[in-house]
Amino acid sequence: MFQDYAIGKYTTVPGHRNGSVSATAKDQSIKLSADETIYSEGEYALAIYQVETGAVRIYRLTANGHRHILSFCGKGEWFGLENGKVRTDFAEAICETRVRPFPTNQVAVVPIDLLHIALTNLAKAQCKQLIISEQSALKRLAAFVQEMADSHPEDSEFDMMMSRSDIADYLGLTVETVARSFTKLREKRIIRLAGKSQRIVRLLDRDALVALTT
Amino acid sequence: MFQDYAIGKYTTVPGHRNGSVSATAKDQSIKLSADETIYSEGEYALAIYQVETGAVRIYRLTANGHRHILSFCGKGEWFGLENGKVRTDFAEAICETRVRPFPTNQVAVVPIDLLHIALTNLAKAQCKQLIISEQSALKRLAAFVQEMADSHPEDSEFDMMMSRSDIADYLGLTVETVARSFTKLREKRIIRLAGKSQRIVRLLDRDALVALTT
DNA sequence: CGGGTGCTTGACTAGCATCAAATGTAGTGG
DNA sequence: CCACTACATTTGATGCTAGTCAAGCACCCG
Repeated sequence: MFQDYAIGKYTTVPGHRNGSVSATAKDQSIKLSADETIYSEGEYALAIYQVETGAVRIYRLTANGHRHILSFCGKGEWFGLENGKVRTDFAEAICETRVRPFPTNQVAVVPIDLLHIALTNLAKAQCKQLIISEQSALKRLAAFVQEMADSHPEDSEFDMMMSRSDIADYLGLTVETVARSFTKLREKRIIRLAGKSQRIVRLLDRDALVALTT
Repeated sequence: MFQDYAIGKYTTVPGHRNGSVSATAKDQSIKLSADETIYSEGEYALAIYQVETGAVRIYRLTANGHRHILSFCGKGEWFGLENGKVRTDFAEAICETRVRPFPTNQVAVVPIDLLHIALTNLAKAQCKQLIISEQSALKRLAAFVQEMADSHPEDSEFDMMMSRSDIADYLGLTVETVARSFTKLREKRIIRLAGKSQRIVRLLDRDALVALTT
């Protein structure tokens, strides 16, 4: 909503934060193997990250020890932007992943639009609220599969990467319920599963899938 | 995380959005009665708002016609910041409310920290995810009551303003379950309810309340 | 007084969590 | 090549919780 306003009508407000961060030439991308942690709760937030390849899970641990996955970040998505100095969540690579860090305390070379990143993440979080407040487990999983499919628009078949337990902690369900809902989707001929851990999805009937989510 | 960096180390990036919006002297606060709508889905987003008195509900309607309340905004909180030109949600006054609009297309007089607003709303949305992914209805309601109590730190008794059905649509429960959970909290001597619609809460045992949420 | 609204309570049922076991796949060592 | 382990997924059986439908209550207002 502010993109068009701000670009071109830029006015300097002395002493006021400009809302951008810098990318210096020496920034390198970081290579991570599966389940490697990028940052943890309580650490100082010194950088934000963009996913180059692979996928990342952002999660929190509740007081009773349960893990809640706030979001999955795929290629091109940004994470690690917080409104305090200290991390409130964890970030881990789901599979072999490359992320690019952007330190937050350097002089600008390439300006980064922090507001846009924040608003995109806000929209993602709001969308996820609608998904996890769906009443039935099948609807939630259908919405999740649709979300995954949308992030692979070119492929009729894609690898979800994440385990059943990741999906369960993302949707607020148990592993067993997720597995049962996957077999329901298989039985309804909406998807076909492949791969050693059944994480490769081929979408057979997109219309039936979206019909489920309504 | 960027507050300290940006303020004082401000560097101008020509042609780049500065992430601030203006407050002009002629902006007036708007007075609304209960259930009056402030904006609707599909409208052009021309302003952001700050609550002066009262409370506001932000919600979306799903394809199957269900209302999901994304957030409640109390005194001092900001809403209406979107990342597109068009509203994706509805905003309504819950009770008698005064909000102050800040048009997004004017020259700056008082700078507004949009990034901070966006990150605060993001943190709120993430916190709510943890609440509504709590397994039991009693835990969700306990977390909600705690949230409401935290927003009235000085008062031992406060008016929630919103109806049971508002709370239900916020927590992803039904009205009946919300009512039943309230009576459980009453029976456990954790809260006392008053007022014609039982919307005034006196917190009797805060420790027991937080014990429920863990 | 009658109707409307919002909250509460009751009876019943569907669906998810839980505990438990089976299946399938990959890797290791005999 | 086959037995054995390790791991993730799937399936099965059971109980409990929250949704559903229905009724009752309290309050307000015409």
